[in-house]
Amino acid sequence: MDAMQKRSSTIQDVARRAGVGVGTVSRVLNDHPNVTQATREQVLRVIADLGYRPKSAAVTLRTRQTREIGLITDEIATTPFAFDLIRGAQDEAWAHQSILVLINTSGNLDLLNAALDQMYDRQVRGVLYAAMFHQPVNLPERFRELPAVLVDCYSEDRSLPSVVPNEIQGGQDAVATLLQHGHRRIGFINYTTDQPAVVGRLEGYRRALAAAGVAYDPTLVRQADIAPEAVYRTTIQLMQQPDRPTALFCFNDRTAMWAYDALRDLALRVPEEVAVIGFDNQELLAANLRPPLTTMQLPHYEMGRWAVHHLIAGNPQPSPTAPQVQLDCPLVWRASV
Amino acid sequence: MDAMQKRSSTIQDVARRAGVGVGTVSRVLNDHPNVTQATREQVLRVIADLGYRPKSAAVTLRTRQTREIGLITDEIATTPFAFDLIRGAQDEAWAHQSILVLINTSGNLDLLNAALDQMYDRQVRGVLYAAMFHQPVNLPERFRELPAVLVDCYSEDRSLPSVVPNEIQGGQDAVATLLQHGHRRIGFINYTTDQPAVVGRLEGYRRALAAAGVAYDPTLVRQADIAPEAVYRTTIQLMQQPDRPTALFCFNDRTAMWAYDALRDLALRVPEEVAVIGFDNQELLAANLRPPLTTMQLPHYEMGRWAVHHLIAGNPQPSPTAPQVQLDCPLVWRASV
DNA sequence: TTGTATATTGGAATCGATTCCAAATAAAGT
DNA sequence: ACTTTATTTGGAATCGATTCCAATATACAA
Repeated sequence: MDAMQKRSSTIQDVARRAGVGVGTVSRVLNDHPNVTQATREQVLRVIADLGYRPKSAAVTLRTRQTREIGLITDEIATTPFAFDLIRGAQDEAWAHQSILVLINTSGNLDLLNAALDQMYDRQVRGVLYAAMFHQPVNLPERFRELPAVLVDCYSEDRSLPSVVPNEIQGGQDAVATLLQHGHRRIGFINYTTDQPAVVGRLEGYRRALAAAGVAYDPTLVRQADIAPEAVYRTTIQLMQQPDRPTALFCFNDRTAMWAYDALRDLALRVPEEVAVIGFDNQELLAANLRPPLTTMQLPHYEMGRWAVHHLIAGNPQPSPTAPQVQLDCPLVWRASV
Repeated sequence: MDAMQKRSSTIQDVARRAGVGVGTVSRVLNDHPNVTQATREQVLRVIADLGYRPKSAAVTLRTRQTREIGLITDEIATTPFAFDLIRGAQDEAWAHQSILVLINTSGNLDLLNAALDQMYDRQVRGVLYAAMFHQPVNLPERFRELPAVLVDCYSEDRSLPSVVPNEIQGGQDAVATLLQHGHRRIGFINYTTDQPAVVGRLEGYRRALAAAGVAYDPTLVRQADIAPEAVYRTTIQLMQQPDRPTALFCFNDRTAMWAYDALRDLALRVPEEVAVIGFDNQELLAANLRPPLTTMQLPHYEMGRWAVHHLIAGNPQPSPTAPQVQLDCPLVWRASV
């Protein structure tokens, strides 16, 4: 508690104790040239003695720039991906001596505006805006007043830089993997909306088949809500049709989980009788299913890194040509194929 | 981009345009008394015109205090709980006009120390330290140099305030629920370590039985690693013994998921023939199993709130009598009981 | 040795807020 | 009308860093 109240030392204290001017101390602090080795060491010694650390408020006030990056999340809360994204962003920020400041807006527009105010007041280097799943977003105009990068989403007009998963590549690689294992009739349980993941993965499915010279059979492609019974029923139907598929590409890991249930009830063994591949790599599910699920990983960690990197190195400005990056979804091998 | 470079206005600008002194502006900004209604309105008008906002760096420098709270997480990454905790902390921080600054240390001690340096430099109001599951932790001495609150963990010597789930209550309520539904032979698949969750939930199990006047039968209590096959086999054994249990209390939701598998293979229907209750309420699992799993929720959101609240309102100081709070785990009703 | 170019150094000014004190105004009391 | 007392106000000092400029020290050349 003593430690807690003790007024911490300032650059003045250091200068006085070291018998030099504040300018000199500042110079050693910031690795400027034109300081003799002797004085540098002397100053460093005093700094260590005093346990002196520059206060970031003072630095910011004077230099007009912080070492903070804002991360605004929209209800990302509910998805377990969140943390990979945060970790990626943090690791990259850390590499630039920066730190993350977090605000979750819970999809509330007032909160979003308040969040922007905060970021503005704090003079952050820039902000990331992360959505809970790959989607177009409509953001307030004020987003253009700060350097910003969108993660797992993109602005309708493409005027802000964004980084999203490469859904097509993901779908294509997933299906290509099944093809490589000899499967020719590959069922696809897709989701019903028209979000990028849905259309992208379907496109990937088609491309993979085309590349392997396998004809596209519409009866193998189904759409189901992401709900236990819907997927269960869809799977049963899909597998009971004549010339049933020998492999299943599922829109996501949850879908795969319910498909597993259906397959089990049909007494079809995974992977012996039916191979299954998922999408998302939600560890909690994929790694814990029986058998563990082979799946495509969403590049959340990498998206977080890329976004921060671009923010710091790319000096992003809103413009019609803002980069729109897609990052690949790698395959995660488990036991279901 | 114009907006992006424009030097934002200062309190001086406001004072000049409003024809008052900076002191007056500061007074209206901070709701101090002794400002006539007329000048107050005049100043407010200019502030709105200019879109003026005080820069937090300047405020911090002068007042020596920020509106930031540090959140240091230890590898919490991998658990989907993380975000509830963060949300709780953020909501409470927000209510005090404060914001969260996040650092994940990935269990790395150097990073932890660096994180503390950062927090110190930034003069945060205090820090939360959150572990990835309820456990004792051994933290560097430096933690005592800042107000700190531990979340989902506690220091061995109990000298830092902490907030953790009430494992005993959780276990007790879980089992009491089963008892209320008429079950008398209740199996318990526990985990093998001696972490608080394991001993606490077992204690809760015993207390619930005792309260209901049901004898404790050691053959109903098993320990299994949290691994698919281990739980699967344990469940099979447990259910095949003479006078099999009619209900199952599982250490956590993952355990329950694998127990489901075993029950299905034994052709025992949930909940008709066997009731199942889990623990943790990992939405992704519990809500998506078939049938959806009734479970005890870990109070991550509330722990986050409590921790921030205590940090701000409780003025925590390290002391032998630091509060050690346990928060209840509420029951989440689904369909497995 | 002396003059010139170069490398170090000290310290005042600055960033943008808050706070305190003295001065100016208004209100109250006789 | 004239103190006395209470409210409002302006503005200088301050927080703790960086930066720039002038001053000093040192190196180099003739």
